[in-house]
Amino acid sequence: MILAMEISHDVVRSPAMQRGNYNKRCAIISAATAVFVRDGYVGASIDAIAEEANVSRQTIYNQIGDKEKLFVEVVRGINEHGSARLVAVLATFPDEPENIGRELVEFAIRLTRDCLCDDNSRALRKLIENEGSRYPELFETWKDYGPGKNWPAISSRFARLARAGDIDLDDPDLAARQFMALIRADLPNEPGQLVNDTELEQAARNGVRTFLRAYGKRDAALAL
Amino acid sequence: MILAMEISHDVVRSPAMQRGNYNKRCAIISAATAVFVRDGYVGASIDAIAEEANVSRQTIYNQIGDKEKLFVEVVRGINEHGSARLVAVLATFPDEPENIGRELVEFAIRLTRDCLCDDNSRALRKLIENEGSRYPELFETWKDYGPGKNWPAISSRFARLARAGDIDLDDPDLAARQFMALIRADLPNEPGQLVNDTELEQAARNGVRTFLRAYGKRDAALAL
DNA sequence: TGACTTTTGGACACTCTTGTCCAATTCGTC
DNA sequence: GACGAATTGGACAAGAGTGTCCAAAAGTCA
Repeated sequence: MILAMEISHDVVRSPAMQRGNYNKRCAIISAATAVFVRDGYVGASIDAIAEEANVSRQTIYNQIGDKEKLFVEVVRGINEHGSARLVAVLATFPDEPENIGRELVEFAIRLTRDCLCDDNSRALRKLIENEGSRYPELFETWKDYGPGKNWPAISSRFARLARAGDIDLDDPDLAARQFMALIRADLPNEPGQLVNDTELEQAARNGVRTFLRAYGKRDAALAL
Repeated sequence: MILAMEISHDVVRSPAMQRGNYNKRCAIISAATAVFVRDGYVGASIDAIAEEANVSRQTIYNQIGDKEKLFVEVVRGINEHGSARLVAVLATFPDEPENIGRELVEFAIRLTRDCLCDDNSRALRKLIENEGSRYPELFETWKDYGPGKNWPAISSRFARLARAGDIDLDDPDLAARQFMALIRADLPNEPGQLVNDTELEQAARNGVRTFLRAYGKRDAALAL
């Protein structure tokens, strides 16, 4: 995380941005993200990225450097955006719920839509899985951003619910992992497929119902 | 499935096999599997495959044809082996369990080890995810082999357990998906990482415990 | 041994990619 | 408008990959 923040500062203060060509840089990274995700590291060509960004190939080399630097930039971009979104969604976790079932379902919907199903998150998972062996340091950065930073946040939320007596669990970490798994379990997982709102809500409801059957007090699951 | 069986017959009766150079063909496909999995479709070079198979590059072109035919062959190979293993494991699903908790845990361990964690299965998922968009017919074949054929088999097993009164569920398909998800939830999922037996058993136990808390009769989950 | 098939390795043409160089052009700012 | 910086497009060398061709070597079977 310290590393990431340093790099982040580097970017903010880079001469490129100060001189007003920030738009081009953004266009390049955005296009590169799309192409890397579509074709993978080896399959993505600088020419394709340049075309996608409506930019000359030379500009890419001027602005960012070689292909590897471009890739690192792309992964960091997705990481930062994804992490920010997850933090935002986590903030909506029910603190003192009136109807724990309904509130967990709505939380699950937000989590699924904003952090699991959205294109960039899927893209990142794919890139990490594919290129992780080639660039181990990418995998490390991702672990720090994603699971390393965010899982504890999720499970501490569950722990708080348990202390407040809303649910009944002994291992918050395990419960958090299982909650996420149950949420995902009922989603159509074909690559590149859109999930409509009805399916999304149904999947969230199914997952939360089973979660509350296992961990909920009294008849918390019945209302779903 | 019909398509798959036809192709399968085709292979069995191919002149290549009859003439006794079956070993070379196997070596090629086996090596190609390793290389495709390691480097992806674009990243895998015919030369690398030839070297891995201890075979001249020309022999690959003689035996199989171009790169795309080789890839199709590899995917079918993994599909067939993986499907066969899954059928074998499914046959061990508890029919009239004495101790449903323990028997489900053991089933989950077999399922995880033989069908989810093993190298080829992970490899196939990765290949499908990466190249599925480029070769949609691969994805179709996979759906027929995997989820299409096997999910119903799993859920019908759960339905039978429910009819026998061992568990209490209304939607066997949903239960099957959630069972699989819970089994997976607690596995370390870093790419390429081995899972030792202790972790495997613990993960299975955790998953089954939550599953039985949600769907089990009486105190079925307590014994775990 | 001899006929036939397969395998091998090298050479080849072709395409694609990366990264660099450079002159002409455009852009931003004063 | 004028100056400096950024951008563009084209050309280039170097490397890697695919797929083909072919003659020599090795293997197979009667």
